[in-house]
This record gives sequence, C-alpha cells and structure tokens, in this order.
Amino acid sequence: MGKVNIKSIAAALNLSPATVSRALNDSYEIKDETKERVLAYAAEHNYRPNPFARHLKTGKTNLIGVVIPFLSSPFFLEFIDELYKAVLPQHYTLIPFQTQNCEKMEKEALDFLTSQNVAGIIVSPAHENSNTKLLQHIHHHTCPIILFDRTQHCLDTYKIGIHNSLETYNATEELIKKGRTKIAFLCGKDIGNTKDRIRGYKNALHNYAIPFREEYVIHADYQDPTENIESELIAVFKKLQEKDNMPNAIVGGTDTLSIKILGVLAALNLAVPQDVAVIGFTNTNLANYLNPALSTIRQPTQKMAQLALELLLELIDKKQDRRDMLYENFLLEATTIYRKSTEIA
Amino acid sequence: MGKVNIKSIAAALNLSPATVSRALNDSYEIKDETKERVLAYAAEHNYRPNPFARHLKTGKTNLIGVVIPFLSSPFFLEFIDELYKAVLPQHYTLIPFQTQNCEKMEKEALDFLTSQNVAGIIVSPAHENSNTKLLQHIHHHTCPIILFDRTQHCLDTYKIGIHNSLETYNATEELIKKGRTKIAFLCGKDIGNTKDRIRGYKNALHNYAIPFREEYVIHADYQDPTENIESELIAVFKKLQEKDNMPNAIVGGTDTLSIKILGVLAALNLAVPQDVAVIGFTNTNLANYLNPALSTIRQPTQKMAQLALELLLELIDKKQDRRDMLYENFLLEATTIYRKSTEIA
DNA sequence: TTGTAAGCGTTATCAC
DNA sequence: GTGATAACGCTTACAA
Repeated sequence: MGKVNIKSIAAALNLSPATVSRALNDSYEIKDETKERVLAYAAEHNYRPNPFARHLKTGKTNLIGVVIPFLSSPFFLEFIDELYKAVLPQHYTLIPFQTQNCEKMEKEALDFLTSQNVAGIIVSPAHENSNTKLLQHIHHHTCPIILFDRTQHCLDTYKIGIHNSLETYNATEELIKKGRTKIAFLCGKDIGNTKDRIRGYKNALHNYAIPFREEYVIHADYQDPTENIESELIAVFKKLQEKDNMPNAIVGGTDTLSIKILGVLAALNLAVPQDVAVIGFTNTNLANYLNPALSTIRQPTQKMAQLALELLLELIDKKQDRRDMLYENFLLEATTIYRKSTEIA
Repeated sequence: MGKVNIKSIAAALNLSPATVSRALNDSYEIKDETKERVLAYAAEHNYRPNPFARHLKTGKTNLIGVVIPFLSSPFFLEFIDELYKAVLPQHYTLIPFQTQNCEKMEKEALDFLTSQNVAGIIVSPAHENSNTKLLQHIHHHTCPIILFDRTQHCLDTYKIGIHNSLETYNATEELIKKGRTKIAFLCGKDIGNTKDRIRGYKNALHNYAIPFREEYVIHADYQDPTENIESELIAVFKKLQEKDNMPNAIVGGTDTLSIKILGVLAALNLAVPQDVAVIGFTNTNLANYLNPALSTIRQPTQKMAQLALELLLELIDKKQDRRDMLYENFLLEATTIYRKSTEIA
C-alpha cells in the first residue's frame, strides 16, 4: 500500500512538499490552480494528514479530554452524550475518562490527556479538592480546564453547575407542604455537591421549624454505581424502624441512590408514596416508568454540555494568560418533575 | 517551562539521546547503573514521552477505537463500561465513537480512528453491511477489527454475540407456556440482529402451532434511543385494539423499545402482566424497579467486552496476514431473568 | 555499553 | 508563487 503523504503528492504533481502543505492548508500564497490540483489529487487518493506529524510540529491537537467519575451514572452519561452531540459540528474529538471518584485514577487520566497534548479538558473532579495542584498547573501552563457539576473545587476557572442547595430546599419544602415532617436525606460520601444539597435540606427544615435529626442524613458508601448497596441501605432503615423512627419521606441526594431507594423500600414492604414519599436527584428518563414513577430533580445536561464546550473553545482560542482571568460561575436551573412517588393523598 | 524531553535528559546526565531512549525503554544493551540514573531523573522531572513523536517514528499507538451505535442504549453503555474496566490493567486507551446507526457517521469515525493510527478497533456496525469495503480494507491493511453484537456483518473477523434466535425463541416459548397466544414482537428497523430475533420468535410460534401474524411484528422507527417514540407505538396498539386484535403478550426485541413499552401500555390503560405480559431485551439494572418489574433477556456484556479486548490484543500482537485467518464466531449465553411482567396467575 | 546520525510527515522560515 | 531546508521528539541502524 503506497502510503499517500505530502511527499508522494508533491512527487506526483511535480511540486515541492512545502507547496503541497500550503495548498492543503489553503494558504493565500498559493494560486488557485495549484490548490485545485493538489486538493483534487488528495481527494482522489484519499489523503489524510498524519495527525502525529502535524501535532509534533505545531504542538496542537483537536482532542478534548473529558474526565468524569462514572459513565454508569445517568447524569454523567447524559452529559457525555450531550457533549458528543455538541462537539459533532466542531472539529474536535472527545476522549472520555472515568475516575471512579478516585484521585489516583483522576491523576492518571489527566497525565495521559496532557501527554496527548489535548487542546482542553472538561472535568468533574473526583473529590472536592482532588489533584488541586495538578489541575492548576495544567490550566495555567498546558491547556484550559472547565469544571462542571462538582464546582466546589477550588481551581479558578469557569464552572458550570446547578444551585444545589436551592434545588434540595425546594424538594424538601414540597414534601413538608404535603404534610411530611420525618424527612430523610440520602447521600453518598463527601463528594462536592453533597454539602450544598444537605444545606438546602437543612434550611428547609429550619424554615418550617422542623428539628434536624442527624440520623436522618443517611450516608451510603459506594465505590461504583453498579455496586450492590441495597442491603446496606435496608439495614440502615431497619434500624430506624426498630427505633420507631422510620422517615415518611426521603430526598435522594445522588443519581445512584435515587434510583436504588425504590427497591430498598419495596424490600422493606413500605408503600411509596403512602408510607414513604420519595423525590430523587437523577437524570434517567426511566424515572417515569419506575415503580412508582419517581419524582425527580433533573439537571439541564444539554445546556451544561453546550456551555462547557463553548467556554472551553473560547479559552482554547484566546491565548491570554489564564491565571489572571475573571471566571464566571454558572448556576443553571434544574427542573423538578413531580410524579407518583410524591403524590400524597 | 523548560520542557523535559529525551534531549534535555541526555544533556543533564551527559549522555546521548539514544542512550536515554534505550534506558527508558529498558533495553538490554544499557547497563543497570545508567538505567537507574535515567529513570530516576525522568521520574524526578516528571518526564512523559511525547506520544506523537514516538508514534510518528514507530507507526504504532496504544489507542483502541470503539465504534458503537449509541451510548444511550443500556446494552452498549454496559459494554463500553466493561471495556473500560477490562482495558484498565492493559496499556491501552479507548476512543469511543457513536454512529447513531448512520453509515456516514460510521465512516467518519473509522476514518478518524485510522488517521489516529489506532492499534485496533472494536465495532458494532451501523447496519448489516455498512462500510463493508472500508472495514475490510482497514482490517486487512491497517489494523485489526473485532465485531460484536451485530455479528451478521460480512467482515471476516472474530465476532462476539449471543444466540439471538435462541433467546427470543425461549422468551416466546415461555409466554406460550403461560397460556398466551397473541404474542407480538417489537423491533426497530432492520439492524442486524432483528432478523435473527424475529426468526426465533417465529420458530417458537410455529413449534406450538400458533399462526404467525404479520401485524404482530411491530417495527418502530427511531433514530435515537432518547427520541420520543411512545406516541407512535401507542397509535399502533390502538389500531390493534380497534380491530380487537390487541396482543396479550409482547416480546421486546431491542433495548430501547423494551424500556419504553411499559410506558406505552400504561398510557393505554393496559395492566401488565394481567392484560399484556412483557419480556424485554435489555441490559438495564433498573428493570427490577420498573413498573412492573420487567422480565429481561440480559446479554453478558462483561464477557463480551473481555473477550473482544482479548481477541483484539491477540490480533494486534501477532503480525500475520489477517486475510487468511480462520476466525471463530463466539455465541455467548444470555441470561433471562423472569420478573413481575411475566408473572401470570 | 554508548554515541552518531538518519528519518518518521508535517509545518515554518527563509530564499528565490 | 514556489522551492529548499530545518525542526518538532523520538527510535534505530550502524559505528565506535
């Protein structure tokens, strides 16, 4: 297979490699006729520039790294999917990585991406302050970084998220208004948003003069969304039942837990929403078909993805020093959809 | 930022670039002491080889392309997720692409991947014979390709799938044994597996002397799994109702439709499984929490991903001509999980 | 055991 | 307008 490259094109057309390169890059110096000849020949022979040679020379790539905790979490999946759609008309390629909420894996992903000379990176950090120095160094010296979802991270750059405390405040308030006072809050380990979401939950309780109970903030420890955490949750709720403290409403503070809580309550023979009303924080379209249909707080993944890409491309294009910029913190609006799981008679 | 590269390391240690390169690659020619010095310095200065330079020289990369129809389809998502897990201990990086079942997008993905010099590609083709020539050319001359899921594609290589007709045969048979005879089959457009799955369905009917009805094979046309196809399906079933031909059981032949059918039946005020029993072909863990819990045929995504990677790496390593090889067609076993949606009293 | 030098395919800087 | 030529960072004969 005679490889077709700039040199072979040049030889075939009696031109120099330099001229061919300029013609292919539509340089103003080259006369139209030559350009046409080159482009025609290139098209005919299905010429594709070698990105490695080009990038070696220019130091630039059209790659965009995406670093997320999990692909198997509905929110991140939707986000990635929207990012793919947004990037389609652009001339960039996504390289997604999962960190499993693990700082070390995140570091590996970031190292790999920088070694690939990516043009920019979109990140939802593994932890509130994971890889701070590395992220800072990359953002300042290597390529721009945009943060999304877990925007509590201290890296100074554009951040895209939602108003977490407001959303859980509203969800909690809704349950209170429906007459429920024993409201539990379900959350994973300390991953960024958790604090804000708990704060909204607490504030709602406070504003309605409902005493806050530590035992109603239920922390579930899981490494992976596909992990079987149901049994652990069942145990927790059983204990509450024994103490006659079973909540009659639950706010699910994460994607993963929101989905699984229905199974847990079913296993405990508790009826939703009669015994326990539930509102989840998740982006799965299946919420409508769950048993019962689950009320959910949905994040605007499409807008988030589009904005993330837009801001990233903006930073990629402008060459200014990214240390002294003024970055905006975008708080987009989530949408709460009320379904059967909160329909209290 | 003084970039650290082989030259700078060589200068710092009073060695030649060649020696440094060999030391970094653990060449047998270099004495241990030198290796240690080089490795220590490299580690200390956080040296990362420039992959573009390396690949420009060697013509090899550690990239693996993955081409799937959709990320938002539970089966493909699980597959990709398992692939990520499988590739973790290896020294390879995944570059996933979605084709949206569109041959043109598939071609673009393949072109891009070959231009990136990927070491190999794992593909579930957009259509039964999409990009046949291109795939063949790549497999023979550029890098190995493994096919999965849609293994009807004629490219001669390792293929990994399940016994589609057998699985739908069993599912259909199960419904028949439970006394249902008006069994519909729900499928998307002609994407590879559909034919086989319909065949299994037909065979089961045949073996139990149940006449096959063309109108019970319901083709739903969707471009994207997130598309709202419910209304179209509702219309189809309404027509059947009007003719008093409403099926009392449904076999869902694709991921996407299997999930959505419950919503459709709910909208039609049909009780599952009393009025209509349903068994779906899908890999979502949420099946258990759906309303009602959905019986499903699950594909062994983990085994599929592991096997795909294993076979691909095998082909990457052995340099033999891939045209004259004897390729196996792996048909793995799916698992059917029976839940409420088929529990007929 | 190490050094020298050529070359991978492209682009940029000159020169003509 | 076009052509030489050098250079990007790395690997690999071939020399020493």
